[in-house]
Amino acid sequence: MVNKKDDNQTEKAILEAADKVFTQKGFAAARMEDIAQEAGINRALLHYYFRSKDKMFDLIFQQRVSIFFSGLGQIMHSEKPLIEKIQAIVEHEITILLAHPYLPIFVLQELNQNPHRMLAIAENAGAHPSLLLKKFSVEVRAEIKAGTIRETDPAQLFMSIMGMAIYPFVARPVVKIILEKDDVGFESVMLQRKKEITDFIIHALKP
Amino acid sequence: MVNKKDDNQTEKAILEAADKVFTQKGFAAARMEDIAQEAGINRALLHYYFRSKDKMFDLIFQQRVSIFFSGLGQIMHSEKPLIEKIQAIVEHEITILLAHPYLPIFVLQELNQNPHRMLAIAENAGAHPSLLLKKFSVEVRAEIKAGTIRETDPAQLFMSIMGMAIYPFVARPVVKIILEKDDVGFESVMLQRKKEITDFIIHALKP
DNA sequence: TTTCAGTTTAACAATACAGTTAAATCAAGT
DNA sequence: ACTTGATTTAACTGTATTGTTAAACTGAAA
Repeated sequence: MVNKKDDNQTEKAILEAADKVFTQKGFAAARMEDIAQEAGINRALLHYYFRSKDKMFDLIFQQRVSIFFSGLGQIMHSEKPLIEKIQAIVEHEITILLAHPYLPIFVLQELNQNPHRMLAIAENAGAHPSLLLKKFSVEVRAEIKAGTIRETDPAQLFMSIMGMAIYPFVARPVVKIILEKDDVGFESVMLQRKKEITDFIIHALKP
Repeated sequence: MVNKKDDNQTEKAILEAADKVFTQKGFAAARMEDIAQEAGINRALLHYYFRSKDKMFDLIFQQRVSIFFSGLGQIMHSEKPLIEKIQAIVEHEITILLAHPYLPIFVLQELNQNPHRMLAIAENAGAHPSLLLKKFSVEVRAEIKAGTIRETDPAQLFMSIMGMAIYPFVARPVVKIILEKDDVGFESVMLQRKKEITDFIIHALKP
């Protein structure tokens, strides 16, 4: 019932190829031919598996977004103390982005072009994204009241955490040039960065 | 010698339109027709002024990149004390990005697709970008030796500064949803953010 | 009035691309 | 051997888009 490759091997190859091409080029610049070549097959078979470019893109995009935000919700809603939670967020984000370096620029670029997609996905995910920040804010304010951290706006703090962790990947080519690193060097800098960011935040929050 | 509009009025209108369309959609998704409509003219006149889409894009892109990095070099090479310099960088970046909110995602997305462009532009700009970091590093290490700031890796610090300032604009649609703000609200949050980031960094660097 | 650059209109050519299809091939299971 | 589904080949349709062109129009300047 199956040919050369076992069962859904081809489908998987296509999805991987589509992911790679869409992620690197974005929807508009991606060509079905590119995806086919990357998957080692031809255009006809692409349409045999996935009807249209749009359908393929929607699939990939949803997957990518969920990877991008995966785990984050879980960590944010966990019952860890604030500092540990921040540390977990930073480590989680950097780990994910080391495995998917082109993920954030892709997702953010496409979201910028179709902001409505964000809402659709958010609803799909169940909880409204602003709830993430709500719980975080309560915890930050509690620590401030308890005197364990300095007076800070929780939203601003949240943006700082995300910015420090994610931005280097978004600006990857610039960073590589300024730091004079190749891909390997970049990765090792990002590994160090996990601890660096956490330390930075801990000191910044000291009363 | 001139028609309805004075001299280079049209050229200016075209450049502004091209900037808007390219910046919002990226090169691949941008249509010459879009640009023409945005400029209030027709496609033919577009080619009358600028031969091709590529030529127009190159112009716009160079302009945008130079805006993105403009002033930064000047500040970095100034003789301000370190903390003031950091403060100046943050204020400068956020001020620029408030005026050009879609700038970073555009530049970074196109750079990710054509990293070689970065080098071309860098050379064009005269100085190698890594020199920016070199001077900064020396200054940071001097302050560390003098005991005025905590032991920190200069490159990591630099990425943190840039990330905190720039990332919210890159992730603008996400930020707006999580913070439940409209465009006006977003801008006011970013205005506050100037001081927030500087304070954050100052505290993080305290020995 | 004539001239001339800027501008519009309305085609056109050339290409690129998405999507479809029919027929042939191939590899495995029956 | 026959069947069946996966895959390729190769063509095709239709449309979007870039780029070009010729002709007409316009309004200011000479």
